[in-house]
Amino acid sequence: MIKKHRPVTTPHLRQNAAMPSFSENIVRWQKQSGRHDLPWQNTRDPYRIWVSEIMLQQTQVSAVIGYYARFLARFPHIASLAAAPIDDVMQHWAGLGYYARARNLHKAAVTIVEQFGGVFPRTHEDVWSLPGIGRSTAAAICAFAYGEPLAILDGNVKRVFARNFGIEGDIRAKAIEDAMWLIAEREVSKKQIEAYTQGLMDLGATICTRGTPSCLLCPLRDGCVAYNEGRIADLPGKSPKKETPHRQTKMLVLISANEVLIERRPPTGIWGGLWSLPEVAVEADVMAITKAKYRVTLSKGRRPRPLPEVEHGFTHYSLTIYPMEIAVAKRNDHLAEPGVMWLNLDDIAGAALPAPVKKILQRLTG
DNA sequence: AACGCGGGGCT
DNA sequence: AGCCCAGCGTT
Repeated sequence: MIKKHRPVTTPHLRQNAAMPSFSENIVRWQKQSGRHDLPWQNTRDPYRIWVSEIMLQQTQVSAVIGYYARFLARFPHIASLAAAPIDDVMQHWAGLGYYARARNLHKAAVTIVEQFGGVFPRTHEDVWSLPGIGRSTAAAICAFAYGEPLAILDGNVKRVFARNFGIEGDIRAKAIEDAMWLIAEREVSKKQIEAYTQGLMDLGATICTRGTPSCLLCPLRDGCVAYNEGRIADLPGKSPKKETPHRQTKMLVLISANEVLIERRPPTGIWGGLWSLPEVAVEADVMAITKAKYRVTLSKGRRPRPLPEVEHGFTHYSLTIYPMEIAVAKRNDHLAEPGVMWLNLDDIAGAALPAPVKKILQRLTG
């Protein structure tokens, strides 16, 4: 029952033994209302937990579930991941985004085999040292796998902190992040760390959401500064917006019979390590590049044909792709550069290709 | 400290 | 049609 005339409470005034602490509220809520049946829960296997935490970086639960099941079925343990070709790993990551995560996951598996005897490291420091694992991810893994009382700090936690403790400012700024790490360490539960960590994440993902948080269901409501002062919409503070540039590029769609030429992209940069259509500057001479680099013989009398352009939005820029279809009469594969292969048009759906590239090819096949 | 890196859900 | 996210590595 909500009492009338409840005084506005702030966290530092709640050090009363009768009132549950921040962490106690979260632990109780997690046990009663949190999520308990996600595919990576109810296990202490650090490998399974690790894979889930990497997939969940910047990626929502609903998007991860299918990828997680396929990935674990193909790479059931560290050894199988370490032994796998990187192309196989990328194939299982295609469409999930942030492909450096997949490269780092594979690299870390090799490191574990070579430097940790194939056993997932046991300490926060060693876990943190692996590529792709930062402070927060290392803490989450050690909490779920080993029960270690370590603080996490991600986007959801920052939002919960900003509202509950009334923290002003851009939560992406370094100074605010540093301050929040101190709060995270101060508030971390010394017992039932699994429920606390999962509860903190679940609260941010399901209750303390960005747009319209469900404050009436929130276990922190009584002590929440934003709620009690009517500042839900103002916290966390918004970061100054910057305009995203627009870029354009041209892609070659070399068609030979029922196959299309694809090329491995450089390991860094956009879609790093993924197979894709060859990318050239918009002003490039398509015919010249095609003959010189891919060493194909073009069909006589067939000019490059512009295909419908594709728009793709990234966080930091928007991209217009102008695909050019080119009919190939003869391949001369022995003369072509390495890192190139031909993909059957019937295999596009299952191929590890960037989303807009897949769209181009699927339009082509109808 | 700022930037690069994807794709999707939410409003 | 924007906005932002279960971050991390690089510069």
